[in-house]
Amino acid sequence: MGIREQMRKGTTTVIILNLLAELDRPMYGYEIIQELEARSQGYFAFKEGLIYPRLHELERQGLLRSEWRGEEGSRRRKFYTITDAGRRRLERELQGWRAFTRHVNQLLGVETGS
Amino acid sequence: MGIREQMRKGTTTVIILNLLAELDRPMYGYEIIQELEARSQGYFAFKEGLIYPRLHELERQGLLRSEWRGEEGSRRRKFYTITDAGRRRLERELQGWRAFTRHVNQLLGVETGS
DNA sequence: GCCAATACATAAGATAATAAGGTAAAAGGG
DNA sequence: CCCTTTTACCTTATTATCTTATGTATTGGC
Repeated sequence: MGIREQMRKGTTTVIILNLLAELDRPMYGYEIIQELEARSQGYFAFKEGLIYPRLHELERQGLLRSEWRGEEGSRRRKFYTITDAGRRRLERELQGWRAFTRHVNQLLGVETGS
Repeated sequence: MGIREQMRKGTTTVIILNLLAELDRPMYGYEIIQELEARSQGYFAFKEGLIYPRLHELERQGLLRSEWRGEEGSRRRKFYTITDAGRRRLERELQGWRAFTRHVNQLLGVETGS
């Protein structure tokens, strides 16, 4: 596991919540994976083994709500919607991310705007 | 383990290498711990269980060199010096850190200077 | 003399990523 | 129509790094 894979730990939750809040519509797992893959432009891989368990965990915590949709027992897709708790959590996570990078940058002597 | 502890994973190496390169003198483990604790102003904890094994690993990789110093078999301190390979690795790690934050910020829609 | 701080070390447990596998339906090309 | 690829869901084993806890020994202050 490279540094990129190590450093990204803990960021998946805020990235998923942010996407669902930004697009503000129900999205299914595979769609989330494709969208994040496209947005990260090949930098991050969003493998199924990463996203699906994470979605389950976020739902378990009440940050997402899920609903199966499918036309007459055929193609089944599980749509996820961010909850109010999820939006509050997103705000906290965004603050946490900014604080984290600020402190690491400070330790590294990297110039930051703040 | 909170988000802070998860997110910091993978950052310890670059932080240690950066400190030894910046101060540009041999430092012993306990000293590194105290210095990083002070610099992080309580945000990060640099526990012994985190730093000592990491120093051993960095030395094993040839990024640090160590030397026991002590006045006539009394207080023993293990001093670490960054190697040339360590400095090169530091540069790569710093670039890796900047790329990582840039890509996460992009996914999160956070404004950045670059 | 005793307790706190210094200084090293390791082991057990938690967490979140990767890698690798499985099932099944739809879509596209020949 | 068949076959392969893509879509769409899922889970388990492995790996890496962190936290917590523990152990040993020296030094310094009261």
